[in-house]
Amino acid sequence: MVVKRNTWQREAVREALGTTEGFVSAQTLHAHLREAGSSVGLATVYRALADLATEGDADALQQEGESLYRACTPGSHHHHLICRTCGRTVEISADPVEQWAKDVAAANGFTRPEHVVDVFGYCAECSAALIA
Amino acid sequence: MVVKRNTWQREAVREALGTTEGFVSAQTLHAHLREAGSSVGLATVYRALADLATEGDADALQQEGESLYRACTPGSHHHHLICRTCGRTVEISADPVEQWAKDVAAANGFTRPEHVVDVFGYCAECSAALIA
DNA sequence: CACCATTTTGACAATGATTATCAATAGCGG
DNA sequence: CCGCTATTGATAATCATTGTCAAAATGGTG
Repeated sequence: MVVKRNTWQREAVREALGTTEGFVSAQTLHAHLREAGSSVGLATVYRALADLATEGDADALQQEGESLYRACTPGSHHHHLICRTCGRTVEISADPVEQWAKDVAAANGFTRPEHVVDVFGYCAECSAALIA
Repeated sequence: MVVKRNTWQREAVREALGTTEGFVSAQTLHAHLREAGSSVGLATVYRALADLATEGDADALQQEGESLYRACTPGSHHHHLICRTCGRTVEISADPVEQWAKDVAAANGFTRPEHVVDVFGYCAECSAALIA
């Protein structure tokens, strides 16, 4: 892997991810692409998503044994507030937490701290539906 | 499932988990039990761990496609600082984060917030090893 | 534009963790 | 001690993900 090439497949994945609300699994995204008439292969979707995540153009999180991805503003560091029911996602910044993570890591002698911070809940709409 | 029964298998899993440092996968724990002469089945270890996690006697986290478990003080809410290399784990309390999570959820209309907060890094020992 | 070395793709097989199946076993209340 | 029913465990099944490898596509170059 000396040079990285641009292929329509990778763009298709990037775009499909961009037009999707909330998090999607590779399988689901692949299905959507096929339905839309694209002929991308499943393996390619996996590869593209992994690349996007590596480059910081997508966020990844693990839930119930599968990896879910979502497009995100490139380069920015942020976390998510995710609805357990409908999957709606809100990007949130967590400045107080960033500092806290650094401090607590340092206090225990840990270096190069990275953190996983996600908040799950029920969004306003789904909360209402639960009561009804 | 009307009554829950106590079996030596479940106790064995609970104890094996208690005497283990850091997080373990179900597979690994099962292997340890077998080595120790126990004859528990793999499926049972999975079931026991799932139960422990449900009852709040164990913490679970997902890493690289597998679920890792660790015994934890029942009922207490806390998070972890985990070494990427040796798996050493430090329980940390995150009071500032608790409040922040509640606030940010409420600010977006979300109810019943729960959060995933884990900090990964390299512990003092492994940091030193990296330099050498 | 045509050529070529190299990267990517995609169909399919292989892997590996987790879950389902189901007969046999073992708690627990009486 | 009995019987009912939850639980176990060996194995098969499932399912997401990764590896394989020949064929196609890409980007730079002449």
